Amino acid sequence: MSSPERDKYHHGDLKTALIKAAENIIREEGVEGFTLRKAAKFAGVSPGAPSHHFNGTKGLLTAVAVRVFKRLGAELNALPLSGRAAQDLRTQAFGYVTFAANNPGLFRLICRVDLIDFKDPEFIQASFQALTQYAHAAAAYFGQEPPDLHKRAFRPHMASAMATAHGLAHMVIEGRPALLLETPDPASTFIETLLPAVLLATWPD
Amino acid sequence: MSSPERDKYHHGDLKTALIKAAENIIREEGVEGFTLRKAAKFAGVSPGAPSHHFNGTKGLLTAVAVRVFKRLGAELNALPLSGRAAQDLRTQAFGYVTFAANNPGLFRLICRVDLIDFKDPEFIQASFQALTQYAHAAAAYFGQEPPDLHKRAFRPHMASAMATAHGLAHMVIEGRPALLLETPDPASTFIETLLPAVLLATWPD
DNA sequence: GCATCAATCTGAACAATGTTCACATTCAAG
DNA sequence: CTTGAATGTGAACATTGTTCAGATTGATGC
Repeated sequence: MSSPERDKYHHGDLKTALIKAAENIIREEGVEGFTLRKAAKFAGVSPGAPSHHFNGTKGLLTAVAVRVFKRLGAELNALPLSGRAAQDLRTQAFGYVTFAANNPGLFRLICRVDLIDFKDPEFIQASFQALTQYAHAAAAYFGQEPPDLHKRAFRPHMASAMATAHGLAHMVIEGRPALLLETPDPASTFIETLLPAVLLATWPD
Repeated sequence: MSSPERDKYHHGDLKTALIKAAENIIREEGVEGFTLRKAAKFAGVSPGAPSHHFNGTKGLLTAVAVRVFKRLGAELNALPLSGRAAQDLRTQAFGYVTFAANNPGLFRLICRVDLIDFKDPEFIQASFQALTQYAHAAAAYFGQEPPDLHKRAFRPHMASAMATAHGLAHMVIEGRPALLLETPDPASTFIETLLPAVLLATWPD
C-alpha cells in the first residue's frame, strides 16, 4: 500500500523489492492489474529503474513465477503422507487445486506463456521441482517407478493424473464453478464440499 | 492481411467484420497480439468506430468467444459415435484437446476471465452448449443420467472427466509438452502419439 | 585519502493502446 | 423531403513499456 521512502540514492536491494512488489500487486489486483510502473512506484523508484535488473516486464514476471513455483512445491512437500497411495495422491491433488484457489492471480501468472519466459532455466527447474511430490504420489498409486523428470518421460497414467488436477485448478480460477454453483462463494464451496468427492471418484482406494 | 477499402461511408456490417477480424488476428498472432485498433484497421475503419457496436474491447472479445464456443460445440457434435461408451468419451476428449491444440490463441481467449465478460448470457449459453456432447459421453461412461446443465448439477465423476480434458488442453497450449518432449513439434507429437494412450489409460473399456 | 570505473537511478522522452467526444455522414421512417 | 437515429471520423487524453543521456553512488586500486 505504501511506497517506502528512500534516504539513499541507491535502493540497496531493488531486485527482490521489485519481485515482492510485483507479487503483492498480482495477489491483490490480479495479473491484469499489474504494471511495471506500478511495481516501480511501489518500490519507491522511477519507471526506468527496473530495466537495470530485469529484462523487461517479462523478466520480472518470470522471476515472480519462479518464486510462486517454489512456494507451491514447498506446500506440496509439506503435505502429510498417510502411506496409502490413493489417499496421498488425493491429498496432493487437493493441495494443488487449493493453491490455485488461494492464489488465483499467481496461479494464472505461472500459466501465462505470453508473460513468462518459459525457456528460462530457473523457471523450468522450479516448475519441475514443484511437481515432484505430486508425481511420486501418482507413480505410487499406479504402481510405477517414480519418474525422473529430467529424463522427460511421459507416462500415460502420470500425464492423466497431472492433467486432472491441472484442469480442476484452471476450472476454479476461471470461475467455472460460478457457472454451476449458485452459492455466495462458489470457489470455496467447490473446494470444501465438492472437490473431495471429485478426487475420491477419480482415484478411489 | 489486406485492409478492405470501402467506397461507402458506412460499412454495412461492421459488427461481424470486427468479430471476424479479431478472430483472424488472434488466430495468427495470439491473444496478446490482438489490439482493438488493429481490428478496426483490419476492417478498414477508424479507431473510434468499434465503440458503436461493442462495449469496449471486452465486448468484442466476448463476441469472439461466443463464436469459438459455438465452433467447438459443432466440432464435438460432429464426432462419430461408436456406441461404446469408453470409446466415445475418449473421442470427445480427443476432440476437445485437439481443438485447443489447433486453435491455441482462440482457446486461450475463452479461458481468459480478464478479457471476457463471463456473465454475458450468450457466452454462458454457448459455453454450456459446447460441452453437452462431452457431458453426455461422460455420463454414459459412468452410467449416470445425462446431466441437465441448466440445473447446474455437479457430479464428481463428471467434474473429473471434464477436468482431465480441460487440463490436457491447457497443458498443450501452455507448452508443457515442450518441457517434456524434445521433439521438433512437441504439441502435435503429443497429440498424435501420446494423447491416445493417455485417454485410454484414463477411461479404459 | 583519492581517483576511476562500473553499477545504479532519474527523468524526460517516444510510440502504442483503449477510450471518449464533438462533429460529419448516411439511413430510414413518417 | 425532412428529421432523428445510427454509424463513422479524427483528434484528443491518460496510461503503458521501453530507451537513453546524464546524475549519483559504490567499489576497487593506488
